[in-house]
Amino acid sequence: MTSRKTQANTPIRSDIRSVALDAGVSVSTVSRALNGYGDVNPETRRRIEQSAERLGYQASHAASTLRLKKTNTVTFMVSKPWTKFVDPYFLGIIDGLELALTAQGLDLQVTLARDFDNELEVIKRAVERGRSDALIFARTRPEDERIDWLEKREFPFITVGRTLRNSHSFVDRDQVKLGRDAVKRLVALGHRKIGALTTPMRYTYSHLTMQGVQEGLAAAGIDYDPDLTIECFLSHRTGEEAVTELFMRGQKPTALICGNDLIAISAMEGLRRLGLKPGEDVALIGCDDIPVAAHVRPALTTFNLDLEALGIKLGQMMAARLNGDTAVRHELVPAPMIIRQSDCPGGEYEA
Amino acid sequence: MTSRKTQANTPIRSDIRSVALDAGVSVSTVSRALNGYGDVNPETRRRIEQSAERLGYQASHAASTLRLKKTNTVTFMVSKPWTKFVDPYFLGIIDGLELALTAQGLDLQVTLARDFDNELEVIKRAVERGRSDALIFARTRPEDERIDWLEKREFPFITVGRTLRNSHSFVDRDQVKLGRDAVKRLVALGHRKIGALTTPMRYTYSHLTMQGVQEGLAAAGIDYDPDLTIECFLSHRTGEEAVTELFMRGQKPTALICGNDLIAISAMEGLRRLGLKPGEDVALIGCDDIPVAAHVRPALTTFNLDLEALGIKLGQMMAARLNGDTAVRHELVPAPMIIRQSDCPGGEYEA
DNA sequence: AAGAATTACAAAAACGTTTTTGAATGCTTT
DNA sequence: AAAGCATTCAAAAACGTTTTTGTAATTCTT
Repeated sequence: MTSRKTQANTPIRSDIRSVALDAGVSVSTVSRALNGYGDVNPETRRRIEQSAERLGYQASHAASTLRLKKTNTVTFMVSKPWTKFVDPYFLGIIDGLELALTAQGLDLQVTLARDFDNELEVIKRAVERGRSDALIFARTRPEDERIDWLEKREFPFITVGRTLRNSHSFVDRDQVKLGRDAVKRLVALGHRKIGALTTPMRYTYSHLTMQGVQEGLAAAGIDYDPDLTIECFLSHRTGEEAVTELFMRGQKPTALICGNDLIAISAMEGLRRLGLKPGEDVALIGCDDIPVAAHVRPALTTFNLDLEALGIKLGQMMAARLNGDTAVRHELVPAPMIIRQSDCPGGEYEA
Repeated sequence: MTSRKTQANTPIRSDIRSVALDAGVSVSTVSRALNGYGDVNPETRRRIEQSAERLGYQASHAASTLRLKKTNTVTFMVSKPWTKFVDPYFLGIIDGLELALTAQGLDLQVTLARDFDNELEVIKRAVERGRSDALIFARTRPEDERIDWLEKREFPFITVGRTLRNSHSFVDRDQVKLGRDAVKRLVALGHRKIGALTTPMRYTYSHLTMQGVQEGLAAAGIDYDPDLTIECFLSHRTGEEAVTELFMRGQKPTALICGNDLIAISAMEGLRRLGLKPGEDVALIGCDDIPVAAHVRPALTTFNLDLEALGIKLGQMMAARLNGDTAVRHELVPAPMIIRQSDCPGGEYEA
């Protein structure tokens, strides 16, 4: 039927046999020498290493995986939408992750889930084909079928973000504190009518942030008004639309807590369109501190997250896990507030 | 010596033997059935497919790679600096690439080069360990050792971007036309003193853009003044510093062509710091149309690039290549100008 | 009805490693 | 000098596929 055409040119790779031949020694000795076993003469080992070096020999990954039943590879799955708006997120994590894994002799493999429904399928394929020893993924949801499947399958994994269950290891930002801090800051500046433009509620972190916001409001003795909250999406003009919607409802918040910086920046547009000055008439706090946050006008007050540090932690946890650490570990990393202009610390507000 | 600890739990994967057993048939028949060969009874095939499905069987990637000497995998290498500033670039390409490769039954594997000198090493490792059949990478340089190595090794690859040699297949944006277009636009708006804040000159595309800029100037009868050009880097405040430097030289350009949007946006900061109004006193044109380009003030006039389309083209070329297409192919994709405010079409300028 | 051709499957070899087992060599001990 | 012990290496088996080769059983020829 399909019978894929055979490949034109197969590049030449030298195998262990050619090294053995070159060094005048048996195949098994080459293997033991190169893998650092004890019972091989130092002189022989040196000769073998030279041969290997000269021939550009590297053990075939496929062959050693087959034999060892271990790939020494960890897969990181990035999920849609990944482009345009949430970029720094994934690449930042990957950055630290790769660093930590490489230090432990592990390879990182990145795979993509094209769309939402695709995610589980991608995971199944990866696991069933045995291309890696463990999995890492983000964008966790309160009820997450990916986790159910992996747990049943007893396949090692760590998530970035929590679920309702949390029977698994994860790394996450302290979203609740972040929400509380945002409110605390705004309240201290005199705001009482505080709106929220959230990230999609299908993700756990959105819930946690709102939990923090509500805790913050409660601590300040302010009643939480659900009508002041609008759910946004990870797309372009979402903040703008949300602001319009909010004011059409007759709500007049003096401050907005935004689920991410893009929402905040496009909310600024929306405010201007309504004849309001962002940062003066309405305070804004974003989240994530994306590169341009400092460059927009007014410069965005937001929460930073050291993605690389998070990635490193992730990598270390995973390395430990693959070395036999069976404990379930939960790590929260802090998200410090970066104060700029958009929360208008100098402004005057009605109560 | 190192003797890595043995893994705690190896998840259960079903192999071809268990499928054969379950279907009451031999191993070889299972393989032929699942790979779509002709000589297997339709009824038997159905039974086998059911067994495979029920057992969640997927052929071990390692084993089939070993046997086939083909991984059906293409590696995309992303190079530093990848975070923060140039993100959409890589993920956008990957997006389209994955789409095209998957459609052809190929897997995409993403790997990272931690730093500049690391790139060749990463390539060597990937190739020598035989983890993929072909390679794709960007950020080409006029003289690129990666290409030398790969060509000598006869390992299939395609680049995003050109070199001086171009004996290999590539996909690239039409940088020269882009440079010309930027100048043409500014000249049409009355500018004659046009500066350039370039991306790092170690990359080929920077040279090509400048070539276009010079062609554009020549076409308008304007002498090119090298003193109006400053090389920037892919980091944070680079545009700001460049603007300062430019004016300290005593140069007073009325327009700036910036190598990318981040340079343009931070150049705006620099202009403000000098008491000049970006988009009024000095026109700015960026490049890449990153997500916030539309949101900064003044909204940035820039060049768009359909990264996903570029990725798709890349994937298709690669699939053809792996199916035996040995031709060297060069593909240029257009970069349309997105006109917003920063080139101040309404303004008045001295000649 | 006997041979030829076709169909449907099984057996076995090979891919490149790693690791277990075992054997040869040289050295120490009594 | 015989026995025991290290040291250093080689032979062989195994990992899970795919594909070649082979062979029964069936159908088609005449």
